[in-house]
Amino acid sequence: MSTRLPAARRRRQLLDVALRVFAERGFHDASMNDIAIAAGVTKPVLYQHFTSKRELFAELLTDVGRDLQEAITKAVTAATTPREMVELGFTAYFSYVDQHRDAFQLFYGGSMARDEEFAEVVNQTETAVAGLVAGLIEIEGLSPGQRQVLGHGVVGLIEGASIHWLRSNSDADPTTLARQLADLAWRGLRGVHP
Amino acid sequence: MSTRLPAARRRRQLLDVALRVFAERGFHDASMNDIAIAAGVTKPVLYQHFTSKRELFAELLTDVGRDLQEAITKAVTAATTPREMVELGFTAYFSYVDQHRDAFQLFYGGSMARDEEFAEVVNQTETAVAGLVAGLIEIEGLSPGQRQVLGHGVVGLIEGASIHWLRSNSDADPTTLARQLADLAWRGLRGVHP
DNA sequence: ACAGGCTGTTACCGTGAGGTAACCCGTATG
DNA sequence: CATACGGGTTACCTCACGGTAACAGCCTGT
Repeated sequence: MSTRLPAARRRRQLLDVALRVFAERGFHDASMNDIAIAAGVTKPVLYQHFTSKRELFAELLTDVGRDLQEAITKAVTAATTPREMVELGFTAYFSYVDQHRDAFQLFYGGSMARDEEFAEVVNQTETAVAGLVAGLIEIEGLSPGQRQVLGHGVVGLIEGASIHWLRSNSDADPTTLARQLADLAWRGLRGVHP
Repeated sequence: MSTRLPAARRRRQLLDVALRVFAERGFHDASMNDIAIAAGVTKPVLYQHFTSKRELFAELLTDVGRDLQEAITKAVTAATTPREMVELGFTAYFSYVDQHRDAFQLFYGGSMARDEEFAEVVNQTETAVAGLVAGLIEIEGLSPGQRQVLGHGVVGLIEGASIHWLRSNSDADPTTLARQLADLAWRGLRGVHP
């Protein structure tokens, strides 16, 4: 049943499978055994590649955070105006969610809200994106702290919409939704007054 | 050490303590023993009042959901214009978060994202609030599904801002933040076009 | 005064999960 | 042909946690 694999390939496969299983069941409810079995292998093989469950999860989490952040920043640098930044950023985010659902579920899927180490990774990514947004607010008279809170709000805006969009299995066009959310955020950000 | 209490009072105390402990450690990382000890009592006492850990958590969750939803709907009914609805709704939400931090942490502290029963409770509340917001969108040419996604987005907006506000221990004035977020949402919602 | 019913406690069980030691076997190499 | 190495398995340990008997003291009603 289990084809023997060279270490490098096995490691990659385990990461892929672990992402899927963690996304499906969450950190606590997915056991190392589950992951091993899902990969057509036994538990000790997992421990030949990862020293602990937490380490495995942390590696997946940081990978996802890096990819997501990179996708957004890459998209945003192609913009020439602030308005376009919002549009492209939102589209990139939504597109990432659409194409890497497991990764997104891992990221938002709780379990790490009360875990310092994991929360830190997610928070770092969210803060980076929120910082991008905060930089777009052209209103004067706002403190940096206020800008940052608003930035996190906008990040929450996409997250909330994404989560609902995935959960309700909506057949709505992702790019249209991204554009509408970008509209909302852009107009909204210009409407704030101190 | 432990003062004997009549059943009703003990039950209330256990609920209060459990809320605090669950909010601090999350569902999985808080054990029934932890809760019992925190209440100055031993484990079987907990089981005299609640048949299982899940049942205890579920009761807390539904209570919080009901209270939060009630606070918002109550505040909103006092409004005379849509614009005022947004303002009052946001203020009520933020005020609830400010005054019931443990409850809010319980609600958004993850742990139940991958648990059908718990997720259902949270989702029900969020959907109700999202529905209120969706009803405020005056733009023509949007499908109900699109309105609902945007509504969930706005709910995410407050959630994201609230979470960051709590985490960063910001000394920013909650009512000012609520007003700014309401500005953002209101102007944003009028800026969406199909 | 004493019986019954609450409110508690001590001590335990079963289970499942993270993690590990010891062994197995196909294959490439001399 | 022997041997060493790398990939995999079986079987186990430990421990924490949910949950449960069985028992113990106080307080009340008659």
